[in-house]
Amino acid sequence: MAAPGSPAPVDPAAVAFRAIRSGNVYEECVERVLSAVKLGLVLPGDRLPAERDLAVRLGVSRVTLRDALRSLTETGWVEVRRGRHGGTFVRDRPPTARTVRPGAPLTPESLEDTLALRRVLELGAVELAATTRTKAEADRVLTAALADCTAAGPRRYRTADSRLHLAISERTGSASLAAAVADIRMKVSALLDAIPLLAPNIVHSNRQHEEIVGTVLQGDPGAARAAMEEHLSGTSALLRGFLS
Amino acid sequence: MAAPGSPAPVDPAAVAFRAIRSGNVYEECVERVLSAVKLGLVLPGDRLPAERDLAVRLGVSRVTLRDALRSLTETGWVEVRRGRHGGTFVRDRPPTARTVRPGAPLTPESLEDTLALRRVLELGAVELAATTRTKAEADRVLTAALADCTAAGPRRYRTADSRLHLAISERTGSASLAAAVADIRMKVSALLDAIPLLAPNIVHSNRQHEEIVGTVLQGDPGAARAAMEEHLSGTSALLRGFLS
DNA sequence: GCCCTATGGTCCGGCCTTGATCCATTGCGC
DNA sequence: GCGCAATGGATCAAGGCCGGACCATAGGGC
Repeated sequence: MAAPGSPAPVDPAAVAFRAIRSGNVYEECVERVLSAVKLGLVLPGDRLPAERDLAVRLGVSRVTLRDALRSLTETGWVEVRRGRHGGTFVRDRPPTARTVRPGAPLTPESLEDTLALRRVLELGAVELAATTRTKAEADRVLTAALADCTAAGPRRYRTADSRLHLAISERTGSASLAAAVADIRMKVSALLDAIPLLAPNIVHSNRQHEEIVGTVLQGDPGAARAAMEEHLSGTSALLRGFLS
Repeated sequence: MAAPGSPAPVDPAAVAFRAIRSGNVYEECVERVLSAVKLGLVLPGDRLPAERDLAVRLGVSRVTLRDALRSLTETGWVEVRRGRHGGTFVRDRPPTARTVRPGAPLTPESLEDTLALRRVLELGAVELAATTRTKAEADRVLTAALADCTAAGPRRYRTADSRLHLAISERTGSASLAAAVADIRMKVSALLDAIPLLAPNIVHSNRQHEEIVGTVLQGDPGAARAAMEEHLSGTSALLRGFLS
């Protein structure tokens, strides 16, 4: 610690010399597939890509991927069927027992850190999404995601919500941006798992979703941004309250 | 390729099933240290952290880090001194010979992808930086970076420029955001290396830097964002022109 | 001048990850 | 029913990477 008089021995290179890898390749595989399920990118009953295919996509050996899938099978997230039309399938009833991964201890700083990045990415994404002219196809995807989110009950809500937000970020056409949004949502999603989901919040959230999607489809970046800002501030306040 | 009638078999999980690792740990180490030099986070003559320390920070074994440092020594970026006050030092005259790393082929899509993410991150960062109340210390760092950038000649310009932008992103107080900005600037920096740096551009760029820093210090997020937007559009246009 | 310390230099045993190959299972089309 | 094809299941040798221990070098303090 530096003396109070000369406080910040700020290392400008700290940002470059941060950790390269988060952990094992194996753990990262588990994380990715689990995220795909939790964020609603693959739905219950869906089949994951074949092991050989998925291993290539993740840039990982099949052995390692299989280790990860075995772990997910044992914890009840997926099930495996052999034979011609076999594969790895997302189970209909995900395990309720919280598989507590200790992870990093949650400090107020790290919470604010995460929320700040989320705000920047999602506001930027929704603004860009409202600016970008896309094929009607993309609009249909967005509308469908909104409808699904509105129809979803409490059990499916978080999943449908994530899926809608990711649909927005993918409408920007920037794969890196979409990937960044997915990453930060995985993190936020893990935090949200710790706090209850109340019916009034869902209603409120759905109104905001409609506003967001509406402004995006109309191509009004400013309004879309404002609507998203309000939407995000809700969960931010929620998280600050519950995790303080 | 899908038929034109039913075009986008959009895989919603594509974003989750993307590659986990970019390459070797060794290559990543080279990349990181090289970036720290190229982005001006460590200056010529500076000493890098001791191998044992740096290895821990990067989350990498010392053997692997040493491989990376040896590679950088051989290519002339750093030099190593033994003994009590030894260490790895950034060389004063970086190698001029372009060490061409083939990397991914640059398509217009990947360029737009990168520029879109940069825009979102840097606009978000500058806005947040202008919103955040910080210690006077942070303001001094920012002012110093601006002054250094203004004083820098063509040889040092890109480095000083990056350093200023990173100083802004660090003023947000969000480490993840700063890291994301650093990452995207590494990518953009690699692209900028391919195109010439003209004196008029520097003058123009410096005026914009003054405007940006001024608005940040005044705490005017909207103006800061607008100034940054204009600043970024300049290099974006430059890159689109030269790499088309 | 001697020793202590902070640094780079070297080596080894062991785990993780890979790439490849072959086996086992199941359903579809003939 | 038979064989083919698409899938999961299993195993092995090779290389990457790690953690730790020890050696070599140079400067500072006594």
